[in-house]
Amino acid sequence: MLAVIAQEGFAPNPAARALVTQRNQAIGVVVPIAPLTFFEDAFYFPTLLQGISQTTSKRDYAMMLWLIQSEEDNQKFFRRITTNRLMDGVIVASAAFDEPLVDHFLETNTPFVLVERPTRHLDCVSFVSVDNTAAAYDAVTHLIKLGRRRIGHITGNLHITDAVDRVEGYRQALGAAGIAVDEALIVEGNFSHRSGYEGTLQLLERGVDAIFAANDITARGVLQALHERNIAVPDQIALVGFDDLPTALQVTPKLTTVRQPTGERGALAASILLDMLDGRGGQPRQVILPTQLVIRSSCGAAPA
Amino acid sequence: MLAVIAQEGFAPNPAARALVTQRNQAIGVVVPIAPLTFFEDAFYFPTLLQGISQTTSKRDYAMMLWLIQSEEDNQKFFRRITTNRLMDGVIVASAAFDEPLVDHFLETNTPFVLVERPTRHLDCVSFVSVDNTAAAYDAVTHLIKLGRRRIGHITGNLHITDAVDRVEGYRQALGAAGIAVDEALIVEGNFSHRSGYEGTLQLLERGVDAIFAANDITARGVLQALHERNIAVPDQIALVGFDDLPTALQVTPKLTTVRQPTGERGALAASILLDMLDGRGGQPRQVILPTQLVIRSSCGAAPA
DNA sequence: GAATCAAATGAGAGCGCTCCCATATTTTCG
DNA sequence: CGAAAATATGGGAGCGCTCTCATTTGATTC
Repeated sequence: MLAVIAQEGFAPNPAARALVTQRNQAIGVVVPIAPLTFFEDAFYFPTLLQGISQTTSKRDYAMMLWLIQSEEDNQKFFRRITTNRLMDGVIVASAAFDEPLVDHFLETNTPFVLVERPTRHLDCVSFVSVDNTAAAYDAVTHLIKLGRRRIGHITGNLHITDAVDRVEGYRQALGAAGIAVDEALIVEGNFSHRSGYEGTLQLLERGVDAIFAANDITARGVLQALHERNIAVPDQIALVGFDDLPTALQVTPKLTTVRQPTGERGALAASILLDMLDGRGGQPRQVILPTQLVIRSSCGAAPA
Repeated sequence: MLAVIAQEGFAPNPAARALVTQRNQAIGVVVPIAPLTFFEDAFYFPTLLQGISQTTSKRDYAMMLWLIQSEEDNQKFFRRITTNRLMDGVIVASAAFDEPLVDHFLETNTPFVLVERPTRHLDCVSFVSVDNTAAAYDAVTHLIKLGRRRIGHITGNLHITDAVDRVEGYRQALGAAGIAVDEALIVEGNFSHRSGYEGTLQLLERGVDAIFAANDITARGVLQALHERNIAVPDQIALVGFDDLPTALQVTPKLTTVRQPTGERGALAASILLDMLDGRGGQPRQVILPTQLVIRSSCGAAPA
């Protein structure tokens, strides 16, 4: 009998099923779009989405995308998830760490996973991130080993823990090498090309022999500023980026950078969320994925 | 009574409603991910998605994203839309023009809108595109007016009409200026940086004084190849791109390029689809959005 | 004020499923 | 071989809505 059903190609009506099970077999992905990175570092998001999509597709879930561009969008999304229960759970991508959504989710008991390390509610939140601190530490240590001493850092958007953690790794690396941190060499940026360009101009005034950029887009901005001033990379100033975007290979010199597994980050976040939904949840899961320093030319050390 | 309901903040259960109305208030966005542009020219997709999202949010629809990476994904998606009727309609983004999905949608009477000009079924398909031919015509004509005669073209992925139409515009512009088309100056690419780089190497052998690249990513590849060989842009070779990505401003010299309204493209596609769903459809709608040639430095004509 | 019509209200069926319980069938073991 | 257990099958009830039809209420007209 069951065999017959299967052979007839019977497909249950999802609406009817949802009505009785209270489950929609759908998750939401929310992107508070304010971070302009969504557009500029447009590689990160498609890759993340692709990772999430891999998991949801495999496990027969649908993925709803919510790009929050205004407070109104925010309200609407919130209705959908809380009142309507349109989605069984949600993945929050690239949220500032004071993101109010997180509080709402906790209050309303909505299953969710962050793709950022949060700073609050650490005991009850699941997330997957990469080891930004260690990655930044390695990157900066690499520069130090190559003999650089005045290393500048252009940060990412400091409302996002990824960026904050990278600054921390930078500080630790200097500390470990016995180099005093010169606060003037830390320039606040926002993951954009422009902040790389302008940050570089500031750092040049203060004198540096290397720059660690918070991401590759920023690094491209650095590179442009240096090229325009005929400053040789890496001879005069060495450069390290973060992300290993395709673009890292498309500039001269090729960027030394930190590769992070963005696709896996998304895929894993989705896995964790779906496990929660399937009751296999249990404790909140907090995953830190490893990164890898990819050594190319911009740091001054050709790969072995 | 109605007023009371409204004030109580009553929210109907979407599953129950869907069960009886056969409508889900959700549309799908399908991206056959094969075109590697999804990752490399990652600006286009986020922007398109944002446009779609604007419309769906305004009209209280949900947006489901389907990234098709394998034949299996394709099957699954197809079940969801056809058998399950999980979505009321779908937007097909950046499909090759022989995309089999289109036939399926027509057979199963599924409402859909393309974000590409299709080559078949022109009488019964709604789509929104930009005037690629006119845009390419203008771009190339601009180069001709600046005195260039041997203008090379590195094409996009020729399975996508955007790319084919740009070639057509290129040909027409030469024809209109009385310049014979030299087929050797048309190099097939695929919208990637690499194809710009390698295409340039070929064009250099054949001798050109200008290059029209199918998009800005390709143009960046061109630029890198020329820089490496110390060929001055625009003095020796002029360059025009397409898309007006943020990256167009982040290279030296700044790219002259064609700006296309990608966000509107998505927003409009969504509007058309939702109109169809709301019964305001009627005839298929086919919209060609205008583009704009943005003159910067890479073509050799500084803006007025 | 009675008759007519429009609008508001109420009751009930049904959308297609899952879940529970009752009955029927098969299997297992003493 | 018969009793007990395991499994399979069948028959509701109910999820929360919309839609239709019948009824009631209110407004309108002569």
